[in-house]
Amino acid sequence: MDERGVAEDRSAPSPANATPRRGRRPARAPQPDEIDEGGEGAGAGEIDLAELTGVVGYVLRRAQLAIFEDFIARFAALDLKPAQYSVLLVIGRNPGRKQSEIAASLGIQRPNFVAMLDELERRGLAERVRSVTDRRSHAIVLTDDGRALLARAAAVQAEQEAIIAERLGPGGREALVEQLRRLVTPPLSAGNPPPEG
Amino acid sequence: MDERGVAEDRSAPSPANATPRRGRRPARAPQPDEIDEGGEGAGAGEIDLAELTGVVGYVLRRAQLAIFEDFIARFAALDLKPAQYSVLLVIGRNPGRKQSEIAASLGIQRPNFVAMLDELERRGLAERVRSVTDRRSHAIVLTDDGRALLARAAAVQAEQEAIIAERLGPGGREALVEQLRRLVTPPLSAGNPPPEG
DNA sequence: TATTGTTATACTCTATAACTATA
DNA sequence: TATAGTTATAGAGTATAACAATA
Repeated sequence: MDERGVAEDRSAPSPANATPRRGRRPARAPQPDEIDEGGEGAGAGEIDLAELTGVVGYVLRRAQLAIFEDFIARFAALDLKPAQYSVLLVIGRNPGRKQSEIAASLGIQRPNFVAMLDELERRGLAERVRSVTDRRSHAIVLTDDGRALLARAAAVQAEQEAIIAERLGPGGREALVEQLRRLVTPPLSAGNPPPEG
Repeated sequence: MDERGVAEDRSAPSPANATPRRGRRPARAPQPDEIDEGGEGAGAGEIDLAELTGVVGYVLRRAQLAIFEDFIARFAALDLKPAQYSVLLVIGRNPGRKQSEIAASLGIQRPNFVAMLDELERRGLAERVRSVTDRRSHAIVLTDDGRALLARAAAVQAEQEAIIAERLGPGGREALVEQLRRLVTPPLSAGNPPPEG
């Protein structure tokens, strides 16, 4: 239960407010042969993450992992993972929609959504209902148990949101969400040619 | 080249500024038997993600995926993935440090770091140097090629950072990094008992 | 011919146990 | 006994191709 991705820092004190000391950079590398690290050159104290702590992508990834870790811990009692929660929520808000629509709205590949739904169905939280008008498709709905669990989950989720809001200060949470949305829409890559060509 | 995780929205217009209409919620679910979605009840237009678009964890995950996607595209020419870039950067800033120290600082498991280093070494970007003082350990250094590639990579990375800064407005990028740091340190889970527990 | 759900499959990332060689 | 690097392996998460049933 611990996802990484870019690079994770678990134990390091993380010099967030410490001035990044970029002083001692060895313009030339030590001889790639053998090194006596007993001296003083490199074997000293903490590893310096330097610029990394100011890189949006890096900090973003770390924050996402931290939030998910907390989420998973909070939802352990409900036996729900983040993706499962999002699926329950979307089904709950859009009952009767096609299996493929639910999957697509969450960016889940259709093949991968099959096992997810199987699991939710096995636990009696959701159901596939064969459509009358198009017998290829499945209309997805929550069961009563599914709605009940979703309600409990939403309450737990609200707790996390409250903790986050507290951590970020007045208006901080909303501002963060807004800024993050700006990074998502419109896509960064498209229609954003680099400054000089 | 496309990572997901929670749930991803690729095509949906994403009602970021649209008021989440939470009106028509069917307190009771449709009969779990068969559904005629041809009527009007559920088979209508776009899927409603509703609360999800305001959940920090969800938006955070989506933003992280968006940034990484952009990163990977930008770094395609250099054949560097985010994790590889972070490793090169940390080695560059901390030449001669032990393999396990580099890995730990980035939260990479020691066993998983072996293959990463193998690859960087195979490409002539980094080298393992057997330490004289402790013949168990490897001191990791960048090669000249490694330093050269890192320099190019840092320039590319700076471009992404500039694009992000532009997207987020004056001071927005720095504020975002600061807020994200607050979510990471101290850990959300520890020492944060729920409001009423 | 196109779409829906499905199966099979593969690749990446992450995690743990256990080995080896040193200390 | 403990540590550094390694091997092997297992589990998620995600991606694509192809099939059967239906449109």
